[in-house]
Amino acid sequence: MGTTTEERRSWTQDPEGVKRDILSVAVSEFAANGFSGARVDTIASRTRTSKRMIYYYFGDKHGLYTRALEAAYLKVREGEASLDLDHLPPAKALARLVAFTFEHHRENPDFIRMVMIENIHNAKNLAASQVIRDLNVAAIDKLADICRRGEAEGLFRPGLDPVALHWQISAASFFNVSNRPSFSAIFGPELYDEKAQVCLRDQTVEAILAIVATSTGK
Amino acid sequence: MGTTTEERRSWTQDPEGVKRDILSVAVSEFAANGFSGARVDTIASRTRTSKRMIYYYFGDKHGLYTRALEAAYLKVREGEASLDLDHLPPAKALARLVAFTFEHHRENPDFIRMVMIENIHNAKNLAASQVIRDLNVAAIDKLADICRRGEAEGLFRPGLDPVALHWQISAASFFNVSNRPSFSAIFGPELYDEKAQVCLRDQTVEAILAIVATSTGK
Amino acid sequence: MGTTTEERRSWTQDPEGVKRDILSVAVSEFAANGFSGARVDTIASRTRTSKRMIYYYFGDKHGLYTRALEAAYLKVREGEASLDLDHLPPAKALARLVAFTFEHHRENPDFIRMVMIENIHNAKNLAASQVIRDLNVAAIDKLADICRRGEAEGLFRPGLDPVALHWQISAASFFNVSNRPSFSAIFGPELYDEKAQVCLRDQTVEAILAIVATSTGK
Amino acid sequence: MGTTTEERRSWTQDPEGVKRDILSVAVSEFAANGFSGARVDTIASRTRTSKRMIYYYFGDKHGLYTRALEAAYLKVREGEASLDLDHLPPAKALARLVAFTFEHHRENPDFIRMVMIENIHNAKNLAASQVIRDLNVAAIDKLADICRRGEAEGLFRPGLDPVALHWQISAASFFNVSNRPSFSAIFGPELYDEKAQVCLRDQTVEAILAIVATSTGK
DNA sequence: TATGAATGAGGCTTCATTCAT
DNA sequence: AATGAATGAAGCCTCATTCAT
Repeated sequence: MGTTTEERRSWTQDPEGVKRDILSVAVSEFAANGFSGARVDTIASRTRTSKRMIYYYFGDKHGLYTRALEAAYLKVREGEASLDLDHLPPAKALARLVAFTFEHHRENPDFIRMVMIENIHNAKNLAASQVIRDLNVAAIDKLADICRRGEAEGLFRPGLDPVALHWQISAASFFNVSNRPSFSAIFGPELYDEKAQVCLRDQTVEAILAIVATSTGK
Repeated sequence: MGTTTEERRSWTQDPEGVKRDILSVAVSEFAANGFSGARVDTIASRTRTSKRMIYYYFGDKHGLYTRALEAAYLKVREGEASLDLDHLPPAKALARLVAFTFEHHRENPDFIRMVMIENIHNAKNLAASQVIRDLNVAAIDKLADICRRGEAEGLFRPGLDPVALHWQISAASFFNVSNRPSFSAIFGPELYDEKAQVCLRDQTVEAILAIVATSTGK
Repeated sequence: MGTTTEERRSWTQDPEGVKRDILSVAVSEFAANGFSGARVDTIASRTRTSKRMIYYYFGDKHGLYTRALEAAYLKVREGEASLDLDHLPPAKALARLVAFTFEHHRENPDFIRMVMIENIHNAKNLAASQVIRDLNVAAIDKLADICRRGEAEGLFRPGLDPVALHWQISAASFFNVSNRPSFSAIFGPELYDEKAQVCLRDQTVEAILAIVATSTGK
Repeated sequence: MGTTTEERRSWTQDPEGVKRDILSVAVSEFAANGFSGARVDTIASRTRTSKRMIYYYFGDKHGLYTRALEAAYLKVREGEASLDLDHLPPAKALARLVAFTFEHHRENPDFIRMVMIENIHNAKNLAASQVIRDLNVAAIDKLADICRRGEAEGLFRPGLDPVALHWQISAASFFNVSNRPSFSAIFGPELYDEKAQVCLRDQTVEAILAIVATSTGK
């Protein structure tokens, strides 16, 4: 169940494997239930080792949570790294970045939920993690580069704030996943059909492009 | 804190007052700590009655949570009711609706957090509450009316989906509040300065207007 | 539900009716759940008055229990009073008394259960109730009379102890009802079919008659 | 009290010993107070471990009760196993079985009380326990064998139902213990003097023998 | 490196009962 | 004679965590 055959092969005397196993279960449990809602017992039982090992490797529940949060970030940023935009013209690059982010978030709901949970806790642990901060700054760099190129070519309005743009892209992409349950509960599940999701994604791309466009286009 | 002078006057034999008092504390505690993180004891101690009364009126922790969720919705939708858009031309009305929603969400962080928490729990309780569903459908009606008027005047592109539009407006307004802690932790608190918030709001208004605009404007 | 139309007619200003109503519900609840298992709230809710009235009339849960126990005894002994054995010859009278007791117990399972519960509590309340002791002594008198007549006629062995005989009659009649659930659970419900019950009753009558018979019959 | 010297020796890291200790206290407490009347705290305090261990090993109060019920049955049936009747002629064997059962029940009042309590709860838990059903069926076998032998020798009337006979034996033996408090309360404690108990036992043996005897003896 | 047994602290909930009218 | 609101005490149970090996 969720463990690859490689993981299953053998594990005694494989500390790193044990740790990875625990972390992957932990991410899933914390993402599903929040920090207080998650149970150390449940995490342990879904693991191939015992509860004692969690304390052996991670100290306490909070230590496990912190490491699970980092693990979730690392995994998701790995996926982002594959995106190469340098060879595309600015508008195309931006459109692709937005579409990619939208899809990428959809594919990583556990990551989204970890961030939701962090926000419930006022991002206390996230703020404490240098690892995570570094990862995000890298994400902004990509966007800043596109802006610079677009401005240089006179296609984008001058003075764009990459962080504000990131905010706008994130808002749509994040909300789409984070609030799916409430939105579906209230308005029905149709908005999450594949077709409707493509519309929302295109709508979002369009909105972002409108923001960066020089006002003459208006 | 949050109790009106009328509520403070006297309370023995004032069931409704007691209930309101409990609910208002409950919203604040659940919003701050989530369902599992909130403590019935803590809620009780911040109340002018005892823990026993919580069970007397709400049955159990979950019953209290459900009612607190409804209370949060009711309060926030009351605020929305004050917005009158019928006398404005469609684009102006839409711009105002977006700006209002953006501000309104900022002013009701506890409500936002309750919805976040609900989403962590897959909106199970929200789905079960007819009260909440009704409130939201009403919110869509306002938007549908603006769309219809805009389309009739040839200012908006035909075939707009009010729910998709609501999604876009909510995404920005909700995310702005829900992810403030993580965003601030990573990029610094500047984006939440009053000035920067106005920029984000305007940017959002602009993006929404771009979406509804007839494609000739492109 | 279980309330006669007469009881339903009107009740304000009818203290005795209210008390009877409460007691009848109390017997049923205590019989079903034992003293600790019974809930004052449940009793109240099955009553046509409120919980407050229980305390008004019976002081506390224990007071109610005591009165319910007495009520159960009174009701069951009323039934017994109808039995007239004086005109029958001793053996016939005894046979009839046994058969009657057997049936009477079957028809009053709540009474049996009240006695079971009392025994769990070491008959503390029963011992304290003069009412109940008097009722039982009266029951013995009937039996003693039969014994005396049987002995006088040389049909019964001399020196019979009416209490020991009562014990034997009660054992079968009581056990038949009190242990029906466990017996059925283990050996199946067949022993409680009407036909099988008649056999058990006859078997019991026969056993009792054998006990009192003069040893010459052996 | 009730713990063997072996159990007393040492207990850390002795799960089976701990479980046995808890169960023995639990039987005594449940037998004394019924399910609702028993207190987990009280049980724990009479144990050499803590309340927490009860939940560790038995899950909850109900789980403990179920296991205590089984433990009571197992213990009592163990005692019965020692009875060897095969070498006795049928009537003697039956007489001995009855007398033995009578005494055995007297010596195991906690077991009797557990069964009483189960009957108050409609034998719900007893019905669910395969362990207990098996034990009882074994008890019937012994009786069936005696009947078969008695019938074969023409000493017992044909067509005897072992279950009905078991019912009759149980009735007297069980009632003698279960209703001792109420009987003593009403008729005084004399019937439970050793001498009177022997009389009752003999009376019961006689009654059972009379039931199985061929009617020619009448 | 690994583990089954054990646990203190604190969580949620229920109960019989009383208060004020 | 009657009642809805209110409550302290105590119940059962769960949680993260540590001990002994």
